[in-house]
Amino acid sequence: MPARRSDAAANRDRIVEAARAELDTSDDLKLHAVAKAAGVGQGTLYRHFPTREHLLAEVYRHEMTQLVDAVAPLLAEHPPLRALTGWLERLLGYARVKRGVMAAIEASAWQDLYTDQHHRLDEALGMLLERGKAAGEVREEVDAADVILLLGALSRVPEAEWDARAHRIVAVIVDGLRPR
Amino acid sequence: MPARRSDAAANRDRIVEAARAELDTSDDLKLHAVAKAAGVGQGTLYRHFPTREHLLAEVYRHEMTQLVDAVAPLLAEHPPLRALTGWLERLLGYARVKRGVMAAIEASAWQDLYTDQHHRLDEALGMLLERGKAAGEVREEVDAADVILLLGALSRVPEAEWDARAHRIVAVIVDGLRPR
DNA sequence: ACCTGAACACCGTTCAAGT
DNA sequence: ACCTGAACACCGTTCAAGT
Repeated sequence: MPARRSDAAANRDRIVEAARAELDTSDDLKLHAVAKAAGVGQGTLYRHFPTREHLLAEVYRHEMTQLVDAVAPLLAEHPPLRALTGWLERLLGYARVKRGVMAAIEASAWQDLYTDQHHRLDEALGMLLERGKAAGEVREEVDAADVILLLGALSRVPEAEWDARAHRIVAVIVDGLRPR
Repeated sequence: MPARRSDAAANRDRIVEAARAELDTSDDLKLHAVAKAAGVGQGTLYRHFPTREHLLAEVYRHEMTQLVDAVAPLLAEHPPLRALTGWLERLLGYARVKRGVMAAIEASAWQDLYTDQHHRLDEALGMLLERGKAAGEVREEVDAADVILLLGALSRVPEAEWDARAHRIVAVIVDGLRPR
């Protein structure tokens, strides 16, 4: 609503872009470096992103949104557990290219503050699980947080082993979700 | 085996003791604080423990050893998957009191350098899995590293939810290890 | 309103000087 | 041989001063 916010918005974008570029190469974000790369003062970074997680959430919002939006179509076309598998395969695909996506998902698990991102992820996974329960394919007790915590294992899979180990881990999780 | 090492050994013990005390209350170790609490200079800490992981490994060696040593008796008395479950229950018991035990296990997963600790944990878990495979109770592809990575989920379970969620997560892992 | 960047705090790590 | 602790480096965070 106010007039002079275009410069602020531009700064914000440049910060996110710088952070994205940084994460493509170095795994962990140094805030000083991001500010410098974005050509802004550190205070500006803090003004836009009070915590590192806020920044990470913004960087991966796009990927997250795509993941969340992929749920409904999958559920429409497949039985629940198959939909879950398909969704996780998509997650693995993203994560193979951008390991940071897993970091973002892990951040969801820590956060007390339910960011929009986390909330939507939690809801999307929750929906998959609910449908699975209704179909008798998923055990009653589990919730989305359980799955998110288990998926955290993926963020510690060494790059070199990714393809084999990540799929194996997902297979164990999915089969473990089944009722006994 | 030279003469003057009793003071060094005493220092080492005091460092470990101070670290243990610190971990009982504060989750993350500040090396400066540990050195101060132990009454030694920072250099002394580094002399004895070149990395933080070396220190953690020493702090939890006792618990780790007990865990590892518990495997053989369990395997003698139970079918493999039941032995694995029993072993994990024991792990949950330790971890409930000392959350840091999980951190130590997680450290195993990162480390490239195979410490004794890690090696023994890996072997113990590997043995449980091998027996399980031989009995047809565990799927062939999984290895100890998979399980260690999955167990890492436990170190991110909030204290308040521990009892319910930790057991649920372990149940999912164990069932997921079964062949389909 | 928004920005800058010096400054502070914190903490891991090193190393010259001591015994 | 072993120890001390000042000093350095690094990085997250704040804030007085600017526009």
